[in-house]
Formats: sequence, C-alpha cells, structure tokens
Amino acid sequence: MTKLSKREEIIQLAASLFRKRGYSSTSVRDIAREIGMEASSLYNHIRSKQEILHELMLNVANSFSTGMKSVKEAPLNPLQKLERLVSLHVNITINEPDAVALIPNEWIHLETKGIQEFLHLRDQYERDFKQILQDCLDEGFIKPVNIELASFSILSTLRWLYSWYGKNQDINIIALEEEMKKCLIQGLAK
Amino acid sequence: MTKLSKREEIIQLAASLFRKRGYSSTSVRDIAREIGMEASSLYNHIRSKQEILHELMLNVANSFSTGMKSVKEAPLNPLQKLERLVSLHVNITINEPDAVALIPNEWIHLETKGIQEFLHLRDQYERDFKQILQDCLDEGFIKPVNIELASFSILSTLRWLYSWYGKNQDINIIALEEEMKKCLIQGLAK
DNA sequence: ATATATAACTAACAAGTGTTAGTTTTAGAC
DNA sequence: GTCTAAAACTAACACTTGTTAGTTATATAT
Repeated sequence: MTKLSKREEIIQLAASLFRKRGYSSTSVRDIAREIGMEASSLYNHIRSKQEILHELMLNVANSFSTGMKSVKEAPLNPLQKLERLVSLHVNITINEPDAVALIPNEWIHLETKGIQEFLHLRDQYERDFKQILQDCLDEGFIKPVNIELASFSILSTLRWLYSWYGKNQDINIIALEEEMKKCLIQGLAK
Repeated sequence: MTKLSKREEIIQLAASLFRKRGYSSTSVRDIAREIGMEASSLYNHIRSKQEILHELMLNVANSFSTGMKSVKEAPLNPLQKLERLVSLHVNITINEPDAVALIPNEWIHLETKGIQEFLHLRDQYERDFKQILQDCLDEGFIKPVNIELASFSILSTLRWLYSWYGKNQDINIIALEEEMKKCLIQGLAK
C-alpha cells in the first residue's frame, strides 16, 4: 500500500461517502468531519466538491476504456475477449469498489461538461462490448440471441457486481471470475 | 386512463423528478413548480417530502411481493415460475417505470422505518427468487450453476430493465418478455 | 534563526432547504 | 346568496449548503 497524498485521501473518503449516501446528500462538511478537518480547509486540496466527483467518475471510466482498448487489440478470439472483459470488470470492481459503485447513478450529478465526457466514454464502451458479442455470434461461438438484450444483460450484472462483492468480500477472486464467466457466458439452460 | 387525484398527480410527477435528478437533488419547490403551484400548497395534499418517497417505494415493493406470492402459489413447475417472474418484472416495469427506476438506489433516502420495511420486502423477495431457482436446479431444469451468482445476475438484469425500456419504448411487450426469457433462462452457450 | 510555502483555522456570505402559520380564493351544497 | 370545506396563496422560520476571505500555525530549506 503506497501512502496516499492528502488530496487522494480526501477523494477516496469522499467516494465511500458518496457511495453510502449519494453525492447530493453528502455535504462538504460531512467529508471534512470524517477526515478530521474543517470544511474550508478541504479547499487547500480540492477546487470544488464537483471536482471530486468529476475526478472519481472519469478516472474509473477511463480505467474501463483503456481496459477495453487492450482487450480489443489482444490476439484472441471473440469468446476469449468476452472472458477478458469479465476479468476486467471483476478486477476494477475489487480494486476500486467505491468508485465503481458510483457509475450507475451518480453521473447525473456531474456538470454539463463532465456528463458529456462520461457518457461519451460509456457509449463507446458499450458499442465495443456489443461488437465483441456480435463477433462471437458471427463466428459461431454462441447461440443465436438478441445482441442488444444479451449485452444489456451481461453489462447489468457486471455493473452491479460491486454490490454482490460488498456482501461476499471473502470470496476468492479467481474463483469469482470463473463463476462469473460460467454464469454469464455459458448460460443456464440444459 | 382514470383521472388522477391531485395527490396522485403530485406523487407521479415527483417520481419522474426523483428518477431524473434523485430524491435529494429534487426540492419541494421543484415539484411545486412543475405541477403549477407554490411549494407550501403541496402540504394540503401530502404530509412531507419523505412521505412521497415512502409511498412510491413501498407501493412498488409491494407490487413485487404480491406478484411473487401469486407465482409461488401457482400450480406450475419451477421453470415456469421463473418465466412468470420475468413477466412480472416486465409488466411492473412497463406500468410504473419511474417508480421502478427508484428501486436500486433511492431507498437509502428513506427514513429508518421506511428502510426497514423496504429492505425486509426486498430480502424476502430475493430469498423466494433464489428458492425457485434452487428448485429448478434440484428438479433438473437447469445446468448445475452457482445459485447465488445466477440469481444475482438475473435480478441485476431485471432491475435495470427500466433503463433499457427507456431507450426502446416502441418494442412489443410480449416480444420483450420472450426475448428476456430466452436471454436470461436459456443462456448463451452453444 | 529566518524565510517561505503549505495547510490548517475562524468567520462569514448568499442562496437554497423543508416546513409552518395565517390568510385569501375557489367551488359545491343548501 | 350564504355557508362550508378544500386548496390555493404570502410570508416567514430555522437550518444547511458550497464557497471565499483573511489569518494563524506548521514544517522545510537555507
């Protein structure tokens, strides 16, 4: 564990509060109290409350985007790429569970520019995801299925993984990855 | 369409605002402005802002619970019950998309008693869901799979259905149900 | 020891929050 | 027309919000 700068400490702590109560219900004074200083002192380290959210959301969005990029470029067949994407989600979720927990909802509280940047990354990610699933279908790796719905379903599960991980933190990561791949990719039907 | 009482009108409109901006970021004055009256006038119809959220969340939670009850009691095999649950989610989502959209996150803004009631209903629902999935497995309707993870996955998808429905409102409901069943229950693997 | 930069503090601001009290308007019953 | 109840209004409350200004304390480099 590398020691965090005060700024990083504030941002990490804010992430856990944003996760628990939401961005709007977390006041600058709440963050300050938890970190052990006055609210105004925070402003020696950050520019605004909004900046904290912006940094959290775009950092984690960029983690996913660069992860996707390296998966796309890897010399793998589409099914293997799909498995790599499951690994990607599991790993990012375990490394930054609080920031990941903000993804589904808290982006609405970004200001105009932040929203645009964030949604652009998210849309691009979903397009890439669907394309890989489509490749799986075209190359006969999976059953014929509605690609829109299937990618929506897989991404829904992966997005909510953080809440499941919250309750089962003792699980082996490798095992979790394998179970997820089995569950999401191999499907249920006999 | 039956005409709504003013109270119901307020609550429905609040639901759409809560969905768009979140409970905390929606002020009583926002609701009043949209409905065309002064903030204080709302209090002729509602007891508090919190009461609106409470009513929305517990009504929709009860819709799911009573739906689950009737599925459990129906003379069907577990796989058929699972399919009925998919229908249940699709139908409630289409009938009250705004209230459904609040389920994943906004319950944290309920006050103590509301949280307890809500989480109790949710936990019971998830237990019942898992049991039906377990029955499917025990009676050989589905492949051997981690029940915890599988039910988590299916429920994640069903919970997020509202966001997918938001983008594809033109879709045929029966077709949507069938696609969901195919996607979630029959799985992907060849 | 002194100078300097960093990071804490106190105090205050303007704006917005949910809610209440008291009053006036509206609409329907007799 | 008059009485009554429902539902709107204005005005204000106590409190919280994010943020800034100005000041003091702390630590480091010379």
